[in-house]
Amino acid sequence: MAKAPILTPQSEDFPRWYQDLIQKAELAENGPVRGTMVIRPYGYAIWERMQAEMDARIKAAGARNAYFPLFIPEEFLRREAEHVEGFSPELAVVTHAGGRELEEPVVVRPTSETIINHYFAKWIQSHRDLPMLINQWANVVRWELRPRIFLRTTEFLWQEGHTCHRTAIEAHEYATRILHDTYEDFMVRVLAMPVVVGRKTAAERFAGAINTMTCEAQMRDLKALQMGTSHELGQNFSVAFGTSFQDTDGAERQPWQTSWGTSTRMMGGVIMSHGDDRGLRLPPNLAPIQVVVMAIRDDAAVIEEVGRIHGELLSAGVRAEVDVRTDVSFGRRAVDWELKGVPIRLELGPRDLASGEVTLARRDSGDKSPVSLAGVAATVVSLLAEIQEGLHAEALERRESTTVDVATVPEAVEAAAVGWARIPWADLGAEGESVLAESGVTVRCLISADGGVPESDDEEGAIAVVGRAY
RNA sequence: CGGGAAGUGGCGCAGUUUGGCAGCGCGCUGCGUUCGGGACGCAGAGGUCGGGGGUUCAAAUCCCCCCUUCCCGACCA
Repeated sequence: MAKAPILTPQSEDFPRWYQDLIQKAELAENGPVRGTMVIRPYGYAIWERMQAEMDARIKAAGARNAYFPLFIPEEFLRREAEHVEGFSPELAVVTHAGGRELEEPVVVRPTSETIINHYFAKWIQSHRDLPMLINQWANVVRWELRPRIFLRTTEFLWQEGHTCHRTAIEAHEYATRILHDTYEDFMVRVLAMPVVVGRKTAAERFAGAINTMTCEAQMRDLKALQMGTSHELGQNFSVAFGTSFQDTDGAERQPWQTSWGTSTRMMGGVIMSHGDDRGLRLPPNLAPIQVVVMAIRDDAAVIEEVGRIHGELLSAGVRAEVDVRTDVSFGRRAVDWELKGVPIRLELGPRDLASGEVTLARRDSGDKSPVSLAGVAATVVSLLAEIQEGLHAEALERRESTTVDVATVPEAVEAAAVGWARIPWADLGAEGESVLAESGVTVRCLISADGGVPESDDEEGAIAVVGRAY
């Protein structure tokens, strides 16, 4: 008799599947205040892996971590006209504190451009102070009308980079470097998520930026998810906050700035890119637990060998755990590890021990086969690399096979109902963009004819990638 | 913020139409038997029925207000 499915099948109700998975894999749950979330230990372990990998790349790009306050004077937000206009609707404002009404309300940061510029203005005097490359890991608050756990929560965790450069070109190059070397590299190599890297249209641009670039990923329901953005801020904030430096020629100039961010939204991206009806499927480079070694029976020799394999894996640099909870049925434990997306499970019982083998179960394909106990660590290490590559290839294949080239707006709408579409920007334009919007379709980004990132809003030959999005 | 649906032990739900002892499955605790794909038996614990107010002899059930969640739209990492 078939048991009830563990999760609502994706084909039946994708949003429900997403909710079920997050709950059953013990990733997170909703907080008591609408739009807030509790990230549970296993979910947080995944986030910590993201942080570790991202942080290393951010530092490799020369930025250093710092921390700026949660509370920002309301007046700071107002200094940059577009910025305040863009963020006003989602600001949380503190009007009472210390038992009385505040004379000057403070806002809970929705992003930190303003407060960081307040300090950039103090810290930067000379071209010798540039570039100034700052990153911070923090929580931010944007009051959301329609929250969705990980994807759109009122409070979320992220990293936000803020930099100042002597010239526009340097700022442009740095924003582009972060986009590719930090973000795209992380998403592809760690998250196993192929991303379309491009330029946002003016309509989708960050409030206060002169250029917003993005990494867009496709989910299993074929909707798009913006995974990270890198902005060129021009001199908008440095002018508004009086951040200036004396240049080599003695002239006083405003630095050219960038800002860039990735958030806990990426958790949702990983879930919806790779997860299947049995649960999460974590790419090995991300997985906090890459291999779990299970003892099938409460047998001294089995338990001992499980411990030995565990030690061998740890020595080989594999993030491994043991599961010797033999008081819990085997099936229950197997289902749990599958829900949690652990890439490889090694199941060891008396039969394996007798034959000098261990049963290896792959989470990606579901395949199970015996492998020799001798050299099991080497087998696992190479298989982890194979799984990592396989998940990426699968996601790329899905995206390629569901993206079509079209020439007209109606065709784009039709194609975006089931997947993504590419349409020459010259055939779409801002007018076509609004028409798409009526059908819930948006321009995810513009890409150059050669697949690169366009250098301007109206670059010759630019192509718009359109689809439905989260 | 507009439209729709729903809040009942940890999770999923019945009970609400027609007011009258708060139930079921899973999970949880204990003991035993099990253990190679969600184990089984026996014995237990656990709920001011989302919150507040009202009607009534009596409210999970009827009325009013509020909160939360999910789905669909307008805004966003």
